[in-house]
This record gives sequence, structure tokens and C-alpha cells, in this order.
Amino acid sequence: MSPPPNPSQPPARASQPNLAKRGDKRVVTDKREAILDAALELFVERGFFGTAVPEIADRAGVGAGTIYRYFESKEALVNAIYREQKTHWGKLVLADFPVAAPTREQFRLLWMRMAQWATENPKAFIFMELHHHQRYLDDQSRALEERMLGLFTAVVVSAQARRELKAGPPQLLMGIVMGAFVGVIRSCVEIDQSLDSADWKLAEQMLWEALRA
Amino acid sequence: MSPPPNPSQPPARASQPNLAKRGDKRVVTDKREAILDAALELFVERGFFGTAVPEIADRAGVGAGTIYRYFESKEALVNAIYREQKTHWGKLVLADFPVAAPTREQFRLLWMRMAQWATENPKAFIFMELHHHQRYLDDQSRALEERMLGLFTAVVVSAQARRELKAGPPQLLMGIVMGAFVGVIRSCVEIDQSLDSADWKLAEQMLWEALRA
DNA sequence: TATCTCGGAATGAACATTCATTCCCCAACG
DNA sequence: CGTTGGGGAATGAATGTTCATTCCGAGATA
Repeated sequence: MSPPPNPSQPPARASQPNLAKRGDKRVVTDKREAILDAALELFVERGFFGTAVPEIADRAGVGAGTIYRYFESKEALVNAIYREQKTHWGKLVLADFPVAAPTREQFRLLWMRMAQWATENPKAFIFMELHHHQRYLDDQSRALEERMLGLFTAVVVSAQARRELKAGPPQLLMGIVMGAFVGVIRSCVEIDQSLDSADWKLAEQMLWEALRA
Repeated sequence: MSPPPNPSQPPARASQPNLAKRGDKRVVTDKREAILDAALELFVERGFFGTAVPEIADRAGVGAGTIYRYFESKEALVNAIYREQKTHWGKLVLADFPVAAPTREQFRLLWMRMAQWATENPKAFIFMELHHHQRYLDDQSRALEERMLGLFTAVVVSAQARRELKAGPPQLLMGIVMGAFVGVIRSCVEIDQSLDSADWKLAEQMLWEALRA
């Protein structure tokens, strides 16, 4: 019953700085980060169950055991990635959201921010899409998902109230937009080249025409 | 080296009718069908690697070994499902396609047929979407996919030539439409209730407004 | 030297697949 | 009409493999 190293708190954060004097967190973060990156890629390529933990270790350039110093289990790892990406995404997309702006502007902003983020992190986007609602996501991840969904729903509902969006189940409108967005990402990930900004604008225009009242 | 039963040819078809006099194929088909159905559901719920073969057997109400009388391997099983569904879907959606009709009509027809099929077989639709481009799909399945994609691309390109659809990469337009469609399906599978026809029409209208020139 | 992180072989559980056996159907026979 | 035997379908325990997780010795740090 001797307490094992606590994996939810990466070694360095728990102890005193074990790194170069200058408050340079990287020595610590590096491995954790490498693991997260490798796992993200592999989960996207092969799925959660299709990915073996030692594979993740190989790609991250660490030993298999090391993963368990940073994460309690494979499941904890996937949840960590999910939450980290979702949070990051949410912050970027919703930062300073112009609550009072016309819906047209709001939509353009959301779409373009999403496009930017997804262009820079296409794998991360696909990851979130893929793992959405999977049974290995824990309550905390689900709650996060719910919360973000709620934010978007509120925006949609209020825009509908102002008659700037078509009436209809908010779920439906959001499903269409998010689905289309994923479709766009896929259409470029599959070709393995990123969309140019003209294409993104075209897509934005198309979706707006779909949504507007 | 004694030849094992050939799994690609279900037992009954190879031998004399082993069933009730009346040319009733069901005794044979039943198990194969039950396996396909169970596997489809489980693959949708848990993914390919997340589903254990004996689980499939349980849900199908057969012994684990029986699956291997009908399919060479788990991989062969998933490919069989994929091809069967894709083919079925293609036939239904593209039957008597009105090549000369206005694009508006063509789109309405395609959308509504897809909606009907997906409403009747939501799991099948999600299955196809999920397994699309996975590495356990074999060349034959991929080729089928390509062929169907080609058909749709041709329709889009020719409609663009007639200036009835927006100009832009056909991949992009198709990605948006299919993505949005999946989004709609998801929005109702997740709520676990099927969309009513008004919602389907609304979605169709929205997407058409996105596409039209 | 004392402490702490790492790597990767070792471990036990779970899995896909196999195969010896059972079960079922029916035709032949008494 | 009841019994019996053959043949093939079905089964599920057994098999070898793969995997998530653990463990321990080796280095690094101080």
C-alpha cells in the first residue's frame, strides 16, 4: 500500500523545480507534451482502442512506463487530451465574444476562428470530433462538452429570437454547421493539404446562406 | 491440410437445402443476417477495435465459432457490412437518377432519399460514416467508395458547369453537404428520436441555399 | 551517497481464432 | 410408424497472441 507516484500530478509540479534555474518549465513539460502529441496523432489515425500504449510511447520517444508517470491510465490520457483541446479551443473561439454584434458578424467571427484553429491543429479538431460522446470519456469531460454546447445554444437561440437565423430546433442548426465544418476539414485532411483562405470564405458564405432567416 | 469450411460461401448455399421444404432461405440467412446486424450495432456503439467478437456472437445469439463459418475474420466481417450497406445505399439513392432534371430537383431528390434511408437505418448510416477510410477496409471496399464518390462528383461538376451550383472545389461542396447531413443525423441519434419530416425539409432548404449559385 | 526519473522487459488479462465435440435433420430401414 | 445412423452446422472451451499496466535496475542529479 505504499503510495505510488501520483500520476495525475506530473512529477515536476509536485516537487520543487527540478530544472534549470531560470523558471523554465520545459524540461518537465516536454515529456508530458510529447506524450500528449503522440497520443493525439495516433488516436486520430487509429482510434482509441486501435492504438497500443507502447506505440504511443515509441512515437513520443519515451519508454512505455513513462506514460504512467504522467497519466493514470490510457483512459485518463485520452480524457486529458480531450479536455485540454476542448478548453483551448473554447478559449480561442469564444474569447471576447461580441454578444451585441449582428449575427452575421458573430457567425463570421466564429467560423473564421474555428477555421484558423482547425487549420493550425487539424488533428486536434478531428480528435475532438471523433471522441465526442465516446464511452471512455469521463463525467468531467462530458460536463465540459455540455457546458460548451450550452454556450453555443444560447447564441443560436438568441439570434433566432432576433429573427436573424432561421427558426427550427437549435440542435439542428448547430448540427448542420458543425457537421459541415467537419466536412470541410475532412475534405482537406483527406487530400492532405490545407484549404486556402478563399475556400474557407466560400464555405463560410455558403453556411451563412444556409442559416440566415 | 484438410480444406476447412469455406467461410465466404455460407454453409447452406454450398449444400443442398437443409431447411423446410418451401424454398425458404431464412434458416440459412438468419444467422448470417443476425451476425451482420449485431456487428453493425456494436461497431457503431463501440468501434471496430472496441468490439470483441464473442460480444458480437452473444448479441447475435450464436456461438463465437459460428461467426467464422460465415466470415473469414473480424476484418472480413466489417468489410462485408461496409460493402453491403454502401451498395444498398447507393442503389436506393441513385436509382433512376434524373440526369437531365434541374439541379434543384436533383438535390431535393438526393437529399430526401438519403433522409429516408438514414431515418430507416440510422445505425447503418453512422456505420458508413465511421468506417469510411479506416485502415481495416480492404481494397475492394475502398474501390467501391471511390466509385460512388466519382458518381457524385460528376453530378456536382456538371451542375457547376451549368451555373446552378456555386463554383468551388467539388470536394468542398460535397464535404459540406455530406458533413451537414451527418450532423443532422447525429443531432437526432443523440437525442434518440427521429427527426420529423418538417425538420428534414428545413435542413434540405438550408443546404440548398448554401449550394445554389 | 540518497533521491528521483526513465526505459523497457515482465506480467496477467483479454482478445481473435481454432477445433474437438455436440446437436439437429432427415433418409433409410425394420 | 419408430428407430437408427450419417453428414454437416453450431458450439464454446482451449490456444496463442497482443495489450495495458507494473516493476525494477540504471542512470542522472545534487
